[in-house]
Amino acid sequence: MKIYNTLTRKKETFSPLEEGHVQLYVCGITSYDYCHIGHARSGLVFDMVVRYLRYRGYKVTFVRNFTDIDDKIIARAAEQGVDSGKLAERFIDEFYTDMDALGALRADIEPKATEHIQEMIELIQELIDKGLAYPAGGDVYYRVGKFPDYGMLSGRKLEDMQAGARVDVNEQKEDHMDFVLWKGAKPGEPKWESPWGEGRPGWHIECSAMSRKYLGKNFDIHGGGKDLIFPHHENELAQSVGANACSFANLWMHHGFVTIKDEKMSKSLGNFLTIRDVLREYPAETLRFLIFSTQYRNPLDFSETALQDAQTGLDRMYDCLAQISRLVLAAETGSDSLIGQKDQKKIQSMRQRFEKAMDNDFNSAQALGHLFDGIKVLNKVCRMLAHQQGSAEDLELLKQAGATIQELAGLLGVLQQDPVQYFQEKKEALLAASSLSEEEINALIAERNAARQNKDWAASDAVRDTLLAHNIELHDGPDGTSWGVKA
RNA sequence: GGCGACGUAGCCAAGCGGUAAGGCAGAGGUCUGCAAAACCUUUAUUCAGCGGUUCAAAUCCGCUCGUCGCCUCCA
Repeated sequence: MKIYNTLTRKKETFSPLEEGHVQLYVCGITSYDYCHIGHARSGLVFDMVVRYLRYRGYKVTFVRNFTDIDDKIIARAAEQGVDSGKLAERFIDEFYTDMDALGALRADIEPKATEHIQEMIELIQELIDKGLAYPAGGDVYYRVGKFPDYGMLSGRKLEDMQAGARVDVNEQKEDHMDFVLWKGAKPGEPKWESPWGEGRPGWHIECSAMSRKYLGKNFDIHGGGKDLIFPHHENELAQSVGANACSFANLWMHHGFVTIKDEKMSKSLGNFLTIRDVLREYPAETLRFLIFSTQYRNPLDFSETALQDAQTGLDRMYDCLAQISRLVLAAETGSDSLIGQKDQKKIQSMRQRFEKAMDNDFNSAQALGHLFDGIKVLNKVCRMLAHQQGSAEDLELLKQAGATIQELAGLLGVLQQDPVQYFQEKKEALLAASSLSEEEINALIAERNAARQNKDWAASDAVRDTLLAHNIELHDGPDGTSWGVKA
């Protein structure tokens, strides 16, 4: 497997420190508001990473933290006149609601910053003892100039940053680039006891402390969004390497942003959609499908059209599976195989091609492409077998192909419903929103069929138009007329 | 100003030195009384532009243009 490493700026062959066991730390949310689509991407990307690594036979220890104490939380709580701890807790619950709705697996360990204050204090003390940090006026700062590798992750030099720096003037810092490890408490703010007085941890220290506690000083993969590279991950790296005097995460994975009209979706721009905004209009599976139709490092432009395209594509996949399951149940078998060698090969190589794509830095877009490629062949085969008897082996191949597609798509968390049921439920949901009942529709169809018997095409078409006006589409097939609701 | 990423058909998106996957939309066909739906087939001599390296470049190098991101909280 190859994974792109932000630290080295290239794809590297992945091999965990401990044979067969991957240790993964991902930066989770700061819990003060509902999650938006960007958080969904983050959650889903690492959900896929974990699922795929496990599929590949690795044991995965997946840690994802919650930042439940922070300036933004305090500010929001003050705004709303609620306790900051309660606010943080509430939005952690909301996070779970959303991630569960998206079908994302939970992390194995989900540490909260406020439950690891002691570990952070110890780490800060170590840094002070090593001369890498200094207390000043109730705060403690990291002495960036003492860490020669500062900037190695984000690829920037201290001098360059200072030149155009937009950092707030802080008289207590020895250097403008120094960052805070511990913040002295102002009146009324949440606080904890520490050797430097009452206060709370800075943002970056929690990840250094918690990753060390749960995964050790040196572990395999550290992940998050691209916006965390600087300063968050750069600072984490400085803290951990500084304190532990050994490598920190061997590989850094950063996913791209969700954009709207090519601009980053963010709170400050106000152009964000929450996960629940989207889930009100579209199934979670559709959102997942959309997110995985772009490789995780590239930007993903979010739009209504993109969502609809994803929905159409997903329906097409389900339709193929539904055809297969109907055929497998109903078809009679003969002795001659109808599936050509080339098609057989395409079908059978699906898994291998999917794996190759995923092995290449989790290229889910290409992996889905291979699945569609297989579906095209399977559709052709289904059509053939619907008209002529194929061999028992033909049906077995179809059945296995359907199961394989569902298994592989499951690594992306899509295509997990029973296909026949999927369309049935969809139909019911749409019908519920329609102005006609099933009985009325059936009565109208009977009426039209009578007209068709009499070759009264005008009357027949009038009924069809009436139904269409209510979003009901008729499908005339060899076995009679069925109907569906137009989406 | 510093650093970085990206620019592939109408739209989305793979491609990582060997001659352009896939999806959506479009066009033709099968089916149909006609349709619709579904399915099948098809759609880039060319990868922002210009140079260079190479037997061979969308892929490597340089420059130009454009878009975006980070440098401040951010997934």
